[in-house]
This record gives sequence, C-alpha cells and structure tokens, in this order.
Amino acid sequence: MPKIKQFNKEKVLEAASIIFRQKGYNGTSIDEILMATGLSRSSLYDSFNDKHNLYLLALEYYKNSRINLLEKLDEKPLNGLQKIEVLFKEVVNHLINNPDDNGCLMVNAAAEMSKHCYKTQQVICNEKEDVQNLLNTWLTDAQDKKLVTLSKPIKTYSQFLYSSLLGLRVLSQSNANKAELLNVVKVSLDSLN
Amino acid sequence: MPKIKQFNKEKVLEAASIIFRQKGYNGTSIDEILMATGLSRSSLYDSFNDKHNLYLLALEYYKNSRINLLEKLDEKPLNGLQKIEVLFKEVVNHLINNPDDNGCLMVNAAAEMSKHCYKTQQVICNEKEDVQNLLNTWLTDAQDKKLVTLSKPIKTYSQFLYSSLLGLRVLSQSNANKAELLNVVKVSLDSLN
DNA sequence: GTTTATTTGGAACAATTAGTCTAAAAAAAT
DNA sequence: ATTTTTTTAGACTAATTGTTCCAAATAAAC
Repeated sequence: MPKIKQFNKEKVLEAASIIFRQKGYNGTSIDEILMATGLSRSSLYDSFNDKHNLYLLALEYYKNSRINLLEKLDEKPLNGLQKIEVLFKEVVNHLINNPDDNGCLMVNAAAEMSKHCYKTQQVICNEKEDVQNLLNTWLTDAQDKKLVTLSKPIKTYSQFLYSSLLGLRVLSQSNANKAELLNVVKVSLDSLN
Repeated sequence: MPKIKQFNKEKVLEAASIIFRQKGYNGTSIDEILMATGLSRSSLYDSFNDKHNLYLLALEYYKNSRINLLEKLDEKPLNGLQKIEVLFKEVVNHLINNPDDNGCLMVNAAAEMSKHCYKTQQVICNEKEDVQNLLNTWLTDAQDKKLVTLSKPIKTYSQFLYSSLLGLRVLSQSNANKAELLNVVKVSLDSLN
C-alpha cells in the first residue's frame, strides 16, 4: 500500500558528504543540501531528522567508504610494506589529481566540529582506530618478512603513519605541490628502517 | 581634537583570533565577535570593514604571533637540533594542557577557508614558508655540528617536520592522549638519523 | 478504480544573519 | 567652556537561517 521511497539513502549520504566536505557544516545551508541531494525539504526532515543528524550520517558514510577502500587494498596480494606504500602513493595522487575538492571530510570535521560535538569526535576516533589497526597488521607483516626494521613498538609506528597521513591532507590545503607531498611520504616511509 | 580610539587593535585581533579558532569563520556570528572583543557594532565595521576582513586580519595576527614565538626560540642559546626538540615538546605540551581550545587557527583555516578564499590560502602559505625556513636553518646547524645524519636534501626534512606538526595538531583533535602524540614526535625526530 | 499509506512541493515561521545608519556621547584642543 | 572630530550605542533592514506543516501528488494493494 505505501508509496515506496523515491530516493536512495546511500546516494543522498554520498551527495551530502561531498557538499559538507566542500563547505563544512556551518558553511552549508539546507537549501544547498536540497540542491546537492535532489531531496525535497520534507523528505529530508522526514528521513534524516535534521541537518545535524544528516551531517553525522554523512560523516559515518564517508568513514565507512574510506575504510572499505582500505580493506580492498588489504585484500590485494601484496605484503604489508607494499600495502603501506600503495596507500601513501594513492593518497598523494588523489590529493594532486583533485586539487579542488576541499580536503578530507574527516580532517575538516576534526577541525570544525570535533570539540563541539561528541558524536563527531567518536566517528573521527573510530576511523583513527580502524586505520591504525590496519596499519598495525601491515607493519606486523612487513616486520615478519624482514622488510622493515622497527626499533620501537609497532603501535608507535602505526600512530606515526596515521599522523603523517593527516599531515599530508592538511599540507595539500596549503598550496603544496606533488614534490613536497612526495618528500613527506619519502621520509615517513624511510622511518620504518 | 579627535576623540582617541577607545580600543587596542592588537587586543581586538587577539580576541577575534581566539573566537574564530574556537568556532570557525562560518560558526562565529558578528554578535559573538562583539561580545568577545568588547567592540561596538559600529566600531567593528568602522575599523575593520567587515567580518571577512576581520577574519583575515585575525589570521594574520595569529600567524605573526606564532612566528614570533618561533623566533624567540630561535634566539635561545641552543643548537639546531635542540631547538627542533624544544619546539615539538612545546607543541605537544600545549596541545595536552589546552585540550579545550579548538585546535590551531592555521589548521582550521586551511580546512574551512583555504579553498574558498585566496587571501586565506596566502597567509597559510606564508606561515608554512616561514616555519619551513626556520626549520631549515636549524637542520643546517644540526647537520654542521654532526648532530644529525640526513641522507636527503635538508629541504626534504623541513617539509617533513612541518607536515608532522600539522599531523600532531589534527591528531590532538581526535582524542589522542599525550603518549600517542609523543610517539609521533619520537618517530619524527628519529627520522633525522 | 478505489483505497490507503507515504512522499513530496512549497508556503509559512520565528530566529538569526551580516551589515547600515543616525543621533548622541566623548574627548582632545583651543 | 566651547568647538571639533571621532567613537559609540543601538535601532533598523533585508536576506537567510533551520524547521514545521499541510494539502496535493503518488504509487502500491485490493
């Protein structure tokens, strides 16, 4: 009997995450969200409660799709060190090839919302843990295969590499060219020896 | 003859930089700026043109005071490596001792405004160059004194260290504790050997 | 085709936004 | 004390904000 929902929730969150990434939470108006998602005003409030809730869902969606990409990479027939190298190269390539997409929603949310919204902080924190855990398994594999020489606990390095990824993302917002980003990657990866 | 200005421009910019750092550009209303600075509405528009212009001036002020701190550190009777170590320790201590001040205005501006405002990007870029230049002289000094062993051009390391500082600042917005920040510092500094 | 549950468009709302303007207050110089 | 120049308080505006609400449109089930 019911009329079926006319929109795809995933696509809405995808579109929302893009515009929130571009303009931030406070910089994005409901009207812009409606334009970006194609949703009607009432549908948005009916299905997503309000702007803040939509933001959290979009952030969560963004986090999950980022983690999914990492898990795809994890399944490739590469050793741990290679996976780390591919990750860093992919990040740099993405940053250079998409100079106009306004950074990473995760980083932007950390800057804009983290201290004002506990739930935002939780999503950010979860993402950090997920990424660090994956880095940890990759580092463990690399160490087992004698591909790296780690003088400190492995966790230390996964924390470092994660921080290095954050640095790259902010750096790319500061007029950094590819050479500069690659220099950062080079030193970061060399610190594993 | 003229009535003398009742407020101190520096103090206004100091207060403005604090609130912009806390709530971002789009998250801060004029009323909040008036409260924070103690300015009257008319004085603000008379002396600072508009919100956007005030933001740029506050950002510039913030940048200069950050560079001043670094130059103070530069004047201390320490070798280059020690200066770098002190800088990183000070950054970590500040991040840990001030868990509630919403990050670094420079980083927040990079995330929120850099891609939407060329002038903001310029200030950010200038700060990056200033810091990297200082790091460069410190690294040069450290190398001259055989305190570090750099296998790549010095510029590579100043770019890396700057990126590492950015990473630390974002990390501290993601529920990182002191141990985690110190781990990042440890690996970063160890990469100079 | 009628019924029924749901979605949808868009009018409406109160609150807040950034910014303007004017008249009064204030302080230095004479 | 008067003059002169500037600052200031705050009323005001026009636009935009996020959100609500209701009637109309829609599509599945019978």
